[in-house]
Amino acid sequence: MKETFGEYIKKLRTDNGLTLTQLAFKLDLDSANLSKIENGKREFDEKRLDKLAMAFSLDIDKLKIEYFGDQFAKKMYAYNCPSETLVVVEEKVNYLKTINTKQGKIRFYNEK
Amino acid sequence: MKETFGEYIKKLRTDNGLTLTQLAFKLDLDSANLSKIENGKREFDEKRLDKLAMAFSLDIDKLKIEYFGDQFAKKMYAYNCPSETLVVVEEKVNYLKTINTKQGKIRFYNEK
DNA sequence: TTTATTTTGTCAATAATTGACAAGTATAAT
DNA sequence: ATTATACTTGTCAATTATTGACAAAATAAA
Repeated sequence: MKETFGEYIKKLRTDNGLTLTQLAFKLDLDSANLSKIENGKREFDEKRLDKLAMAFSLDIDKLKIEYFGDQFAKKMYAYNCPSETLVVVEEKVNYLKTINTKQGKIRFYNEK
Repeated sequence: MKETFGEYIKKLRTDNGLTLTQLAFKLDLDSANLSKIENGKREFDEKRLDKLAMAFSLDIDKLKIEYFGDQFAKKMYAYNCPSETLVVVEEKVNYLKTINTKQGKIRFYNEK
């Protein structure tokens, strides 16, 4: 059974014997806000994923899977999205890859 | 090959012979901003999904698939998420369902 | 109880999104 | 070429959302 991202962080933190204050410091965060994050009252900011990976020597890709997995799941749940959505996501990611690889130039979707 | 959500709307609109102004009116939107949406320069707001479904007699679930599929795909692409992310999403959606169904009471993840 | 830790509430500051309008380009018709 | 219609782009104030920070309350450990 997969936990939420907040629960994931909390487990990492306690397993490593850190207090909120200690981990918050490593993440450049207020401990009160980290508490909210762990309890799902606030979002973890993706710009801190690197610091989190550093703090626990985690593979950044594994972390992305947890983090974005959580984000998407919360939306899917909140809006009652059909599970076919995920199939379409895969197709669309491929589509984005192809339209942004024309002539070897990598371009972002929204870039001018 | 799956298109973006903007391209999807544009196709719907032109296939049905509507101008930007006409569709924008139905969606309670400025035509200039609808143009940006179709061209991926702005986001379509999820609160207008219902109106869009109405405008073209579409199944709301099919629309959600397109819309959220697009949202997630753009993020996955932008942040180079591993494709395993989608597997985790499915697990996490199930997790959210179970933790929010305790004692028959439906609760949102962030609800107090 | 005292101390450390965690949780919750609040709010100003910052950032992101939106609506609106003007000005521009493009195309087609006359 | 002129007019008309459709579409695109730029800008910006206003709204809305997110964040950082601090105080205070609750919980747990000593």
